[in-house]
Amino acid sequence: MARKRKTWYAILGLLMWKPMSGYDLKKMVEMALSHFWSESYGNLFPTLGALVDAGLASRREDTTSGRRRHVYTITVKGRRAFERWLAEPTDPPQTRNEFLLKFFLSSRRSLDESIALLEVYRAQQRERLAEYKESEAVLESAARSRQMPESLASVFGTRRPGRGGENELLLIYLTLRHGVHAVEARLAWIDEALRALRARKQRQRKERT
Amino acid sequence: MARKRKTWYAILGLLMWKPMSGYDLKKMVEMALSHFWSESYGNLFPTLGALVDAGLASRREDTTSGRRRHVYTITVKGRRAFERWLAEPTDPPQTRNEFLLKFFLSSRRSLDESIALLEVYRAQQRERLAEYKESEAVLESAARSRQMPESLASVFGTRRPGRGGENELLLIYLTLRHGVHAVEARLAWIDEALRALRARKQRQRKERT
DNA sequence: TCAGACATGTAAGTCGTTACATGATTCA
DNA sequence: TGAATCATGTAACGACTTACATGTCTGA
Repeated sequence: MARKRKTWYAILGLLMWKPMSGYDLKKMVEMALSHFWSESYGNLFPTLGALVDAGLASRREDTTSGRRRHVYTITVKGRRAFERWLAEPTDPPQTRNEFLLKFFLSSRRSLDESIALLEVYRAQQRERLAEYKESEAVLESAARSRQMPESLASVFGTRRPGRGGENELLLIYLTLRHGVHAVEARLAWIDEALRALRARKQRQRKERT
Repeated sequence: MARKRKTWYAILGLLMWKPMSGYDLKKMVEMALSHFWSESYGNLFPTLGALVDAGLASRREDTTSGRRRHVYTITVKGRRAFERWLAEPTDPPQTRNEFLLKFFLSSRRSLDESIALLEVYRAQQRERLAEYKESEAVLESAARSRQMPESLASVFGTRRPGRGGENELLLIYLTLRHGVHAVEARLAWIDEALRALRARKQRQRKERT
C-alpha cells in the first residue's frame, strides 16, 4: 500500500524555496524546522536519489565551486506532487509517548516513583521552555526590525525580502509558538498531576493507620 | 548499539499487573492507554517471543478454556529489566509533526492555504477534545463512586480494588488529562496563528494598493 | 447458523537512525 | 598545519504497520 513518505514531501517542500544540495537541506531543517522536524543524512541522501528516479526532482553537478556538489531542483511533476500532498488530509500525530507510558506503568511500583518521574519531566520541560523563549525573543526582535536573523538568512537566502516575502519569518515564529504552547500545557499538567498524586498519598497514609 | 525496544518494556510493564495473552495485552492497551500508546499484533506477537527467548517472560499453554491460548508471565529477570528501564532517563518525545511541516511549507503557496490548513486542524482538534471530555466524565463519575468502569474492570480484573488499589484509575485519569491539556493548548495556538495570518494578509493587501 | 468476539501468528514493506567511510576546502 | 566546516554517501539495524492467513467458541 502507498505509505507516507513524509521525507519525500518535506524535501519537495523545501525545494520550493530554491534548488539545494543535501547538505543545504539538512541545514535548513536544522535552522528553521528543528522544533518539529528532523532529517538524518542516512534518510536524506537515499530519498534525494528516489526523488530523481521518480522524476520529482532533477540533479545537477555544481562545478562553480571547487567542491563536488549535487544541486537538486524540483520539477514540474514534483511541484504537482507537493501540491497534491498539501491538499491531502493530514493524519493525526502519533500516539506513542514514552514518558506517559513510563508514568502510567510506574504506578505498579509506587506513587513515589510516579511523583519522581513527574519531577524529572518538569525539569526537562522547564529547560525546554527557556530555550524556546530565547528563540522567541530573537524572532520577535527580527520581526520588529523586519530583518531576518543571520542564521536564517544564510539558509533562506534573503536578508531583506520585499513585499511580504518575510512570510517565512512569520511561519517560523508561529511554529515556534506552537512549541511554547505545548510545553506550557505540559507544565500545567505536571502541576495538576503532582497535586493529585500527593493528595492520594496523604489519603492512603491516613487509611493505613 | 542498544536501541529503544519500547514495546519490550510496554509489555513487561503490563505484565506487572497479571499474566496475560497477546490478545489480552492488546485489549489493555486499547482500553487504558490508547491516548498515548498503541501496539499492533504484528509487533506484539514477535516481541512476546523475543521476551521469552531473552528470559524476561515465560509462556505457558492455557488448557483451562477450550481455546488455544498462550499466557505470558513476567519473570524475576523481567521485573528487574522493567525496573531498570523505569529508572533510565526518558528521551524527549519525537520531533516530527506532519501538520506543522505542512503548515510551514504551505507558506510557499499562499497565506490562504496556510489559513485553510489551520481551519481543518481546528475542526479535528475540537472533535478530539469532545471525545476526551466524554471519557473524562466517565472517569470522574467512576472516581466518585470508587468503582472502575466496566470496560476497565474487564481488563484490569478488579472491579472494587481495596486500599488504594484504584491507583490505576487515577493514573488513567491523569494521562487522559495530559491529552486534554495538549489539545486545549493546540486550540489556543490555532486561534493565535489565525489572528496573526489574517493580520498579515490585511497588511499585504494594503501594501499592494 | 452465523456474526462477533476470541486467538495467534507470518511476510513484506516502510521509515528512519546510527555508525561507518571518505575526502576537499577554508581560515585562523 | 590542523580544526571546523563543507560535502556525499553506504551498511546494518531497529521498530513498527499492513495485509494476509487461519482457525475456534459463544450466544442470539
